Amino acid sequence: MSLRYALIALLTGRPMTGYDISKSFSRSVAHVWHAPDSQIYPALNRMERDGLLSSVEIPWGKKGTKKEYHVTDAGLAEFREWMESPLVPQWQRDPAYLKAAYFDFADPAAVREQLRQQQAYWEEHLATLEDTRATLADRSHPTLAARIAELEEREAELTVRYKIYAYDGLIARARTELAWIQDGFALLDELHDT
Amino acid sequence: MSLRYALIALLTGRPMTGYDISKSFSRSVAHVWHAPDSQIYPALNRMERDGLLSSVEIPWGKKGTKKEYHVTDAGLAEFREWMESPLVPQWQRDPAYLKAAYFDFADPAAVREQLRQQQAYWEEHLATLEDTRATLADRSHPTLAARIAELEEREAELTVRYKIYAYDGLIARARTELAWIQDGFALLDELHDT
DNA sequence: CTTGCCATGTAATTCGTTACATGATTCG
DNA sequence: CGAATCATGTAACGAATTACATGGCAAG
Repeated sequence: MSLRYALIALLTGRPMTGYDISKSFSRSVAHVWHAPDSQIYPALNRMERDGLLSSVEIPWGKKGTKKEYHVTDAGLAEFREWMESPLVPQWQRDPAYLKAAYFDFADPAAVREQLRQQQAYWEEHLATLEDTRATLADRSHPTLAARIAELEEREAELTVRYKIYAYDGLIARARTELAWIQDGFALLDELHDT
Repeated sequence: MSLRYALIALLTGRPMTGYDISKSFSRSVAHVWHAPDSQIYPALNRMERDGLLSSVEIPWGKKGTKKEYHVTDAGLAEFREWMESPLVPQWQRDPAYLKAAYFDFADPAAVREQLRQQQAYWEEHLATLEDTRATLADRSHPTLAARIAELEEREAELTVRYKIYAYDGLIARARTELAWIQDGFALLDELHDT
């Protein structure tokens, strides 16, 4: 359900085509809510059917057209309603922790290798988050720049600060994961003679 | 897919009925992989059909019976295989961060209320995790006690340490969330005159 | 004229959620 | 004898994954 809100959130910045969305998704909203193309296009269609979005056909090249989606008043209203409604706490569902709890079933070497992979993933992810945070802070992030272009400084400040707040949370989370992985290496060393 | 592995993991400790599982789930595995009853029973049936589990009918009262599930060799093999296979990195998908990035669309009072609810949730969750960690450390946790009863001390030590390791990760994560929520209150205070 | 990007999906399947549904047993 | 707990699901729906599928455009 949150995919809808992620899409509306993105489109409040500026109208976009499905392709634009699937691209900027990976550079912004996907950090908090990932979705593949194959989920985005049908979702846009359903949202248009439900009146949350309207679309304008735009010619593209000689024959092609593309659809630019705009958030409707109804869409914005539904988004605001969701924003103000209580958040249902998410149940944990993380295979990494499930595995960790049963590491004794696996070969220590395999465990070590998995920790290394996790570490590489989180380090890369952390770097991406920090890069993005920097482009938010200096307002060079393209989606953000388009969004705040029409706003007064006071409003722009709020928008930017909240985005940075969200990224600071994601960065803290990534660092926590990395620290936990470090502890994992230390535990392996202790339990299985190096 | 991980539900299967969560169920096998639980059943390696001791054979259980669907009801036992759905109960101990909430006290142990659910901290890393939540699932409701309505997902557990059908999953058990499918896993038995696929040969990962076998079941024994046990009389219960005068008319009733219940099914006790055991992990088969095939089930254990598949579990070990999963344990040693690389972990696919999870995409982020967290409505709390999605909302936070767009807090400027909501009324500050509503935001504050949501932060309070999140704080209450995480504080309670953290307390549960710390309780559980304590019962793991002193080996009084029932599922763990049953699991390590037949093991040598060396093996038991490994089992316990990995469980604690997993919980330490969950606890660190909860603390990170709480710190982020604290920062959220501070940000609200700063941006919207108290 | 070919490569890479722009553009938009469908189809099949599984996973997960929510609500509903039923009955037996044990204990006080 | 009534309440709590034991016991096991089904049905309907929406969300998500994975793989497949197609074709135009721009630039070198």
